[in-house]
Amino acid sequence: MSRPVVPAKDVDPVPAGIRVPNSFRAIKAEILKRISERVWLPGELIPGEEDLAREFGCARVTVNRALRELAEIGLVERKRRAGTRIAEHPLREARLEIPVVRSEVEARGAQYRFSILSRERLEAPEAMRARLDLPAGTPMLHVRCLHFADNRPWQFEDRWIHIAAVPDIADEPFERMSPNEWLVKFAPFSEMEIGLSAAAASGEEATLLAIQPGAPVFVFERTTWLIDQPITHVRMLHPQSYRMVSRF
Amino acid sequence: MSRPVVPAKDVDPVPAGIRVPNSFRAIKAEILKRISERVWLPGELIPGEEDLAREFGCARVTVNRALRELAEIGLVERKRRAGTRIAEHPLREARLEIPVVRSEVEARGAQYRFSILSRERLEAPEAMRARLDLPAGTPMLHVRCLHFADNRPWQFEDRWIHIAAVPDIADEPFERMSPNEWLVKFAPFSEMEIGLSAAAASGEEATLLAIQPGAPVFVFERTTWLIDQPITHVRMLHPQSYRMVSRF
DNA sequence: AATTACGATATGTATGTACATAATTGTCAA
DNA sequence: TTGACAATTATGTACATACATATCGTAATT
Repeated sequence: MSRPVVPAKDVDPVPAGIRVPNSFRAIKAEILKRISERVWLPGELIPGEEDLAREFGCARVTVNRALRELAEIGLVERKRRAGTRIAEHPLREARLEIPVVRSEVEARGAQYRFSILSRERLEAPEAMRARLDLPAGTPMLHVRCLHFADNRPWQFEDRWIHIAAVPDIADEPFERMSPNEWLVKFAPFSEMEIGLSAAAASGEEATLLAIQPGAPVFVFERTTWLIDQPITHVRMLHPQSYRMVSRF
Repeated sequence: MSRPVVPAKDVDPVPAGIRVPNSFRAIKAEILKRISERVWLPGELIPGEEDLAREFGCARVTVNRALRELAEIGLVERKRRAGTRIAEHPLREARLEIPVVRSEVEARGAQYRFSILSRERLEAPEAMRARLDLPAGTPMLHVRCLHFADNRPWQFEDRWIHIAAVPDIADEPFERMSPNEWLVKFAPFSEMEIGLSAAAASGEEATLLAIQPGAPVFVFERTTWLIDQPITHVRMLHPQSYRMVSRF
């Protein structure tokens, strides 16, 4: 009955009182194994922390941590009085790395360069006001910027910045640092919303990206807030060759 | 100096020895606050767990948990002997919800329906073998499926399933449940890789999705594993109107 | 000077214990 | 029958303590 949790070559039970380092990982692995071998089926209630701790010869807190981390990635579901059960629909979310354009380009061994197309101080247009929940007449900075990889257009960035949220940016000419990098460096944010879609390039967009009008583009939009003050909204267009990947 | 961490209305210091429930959340929040208020700048080394524990009047383990969770979302970076520092490029990843087609459609108040276009048992083709790291001749199930929202094409799904990893699927006719739902329900996975891109619809794809050939489509690819056994690879095509959103 | 060994240090994790909290179940009364 | 409330129970979290482990700086060795 007692099934010890020593990492690899568990031959005999762990004597009670001996501390096995990393045992919470071993427990995670063991539970994962039981799920994969269908010892425990989706939807099934598994033994309580107390029982598992006894079975694995460890403290309840250790089992707790293992289960908590499994719950974080969605493999099990836990409820207080009800216990822990294997998730019916395991793993519902992926982590997506938010790239910094320059690093992304350089990571591919390409030469990075950017060019500011326009930079204007304007009152927030209707659509942006609505999206960011700002009052009429709020001063904003509108920047359009083209990023290159080895002198080929990589990304067209169309950005609106809420000046009051990052006053220092008002005087920034973006000569050496792109708005992207500047904001990443100086404007921390706590919340973000991203949108991903495909679209057909407009005439202007096609010209900028050196593709045919109507050709598919990958659209990545992002809005960020600090606490609840909007900072910036950006729409980034990539030619279709672009691909965003996330593994975990 | 001593700055108590009581959740909301902390007026006076927490007497040592009093246990503040959820204090690790409060500590997380306080550290977040210090980052956003630029008390601690990106790249800066922050005080050690021991010191913070003393300052916050709690146990080191509690600070540890707060910092560990902040490290998980990329806001701070930790190294053993070196201590904890504020990340230079804070918040680099977003959580992306992986949708279940049916729920996604129904969540928009639309009628869901799907249709199996083809279902064949084949040996893994070269590209799939390479991608999933399977030996030649591995039996796989190839399923093509069209999902509808209110009878309009919503998603074209092209899926390869590693039969040995989910033997039960061999006899599944997918009459009532789509492959998507079936796998979500019966084939838990622990790892996944996703790819997002834009593409031009091929002739066949255009016909299926009822759009013009060459029109932009949003491509969502996903490969899943359980431990290190590949389960399935799927390529999902959406007409350009599709938009994937994530807020956090 | 380059290499190795070692001690110091900050984080990482395990344990036993105690109490907190949410959710279910049972109980009693209206 | 039903609604309010208390008891129960599994998970959630805190704490003190102890040991584990990675890594940095420094001293000893080559």
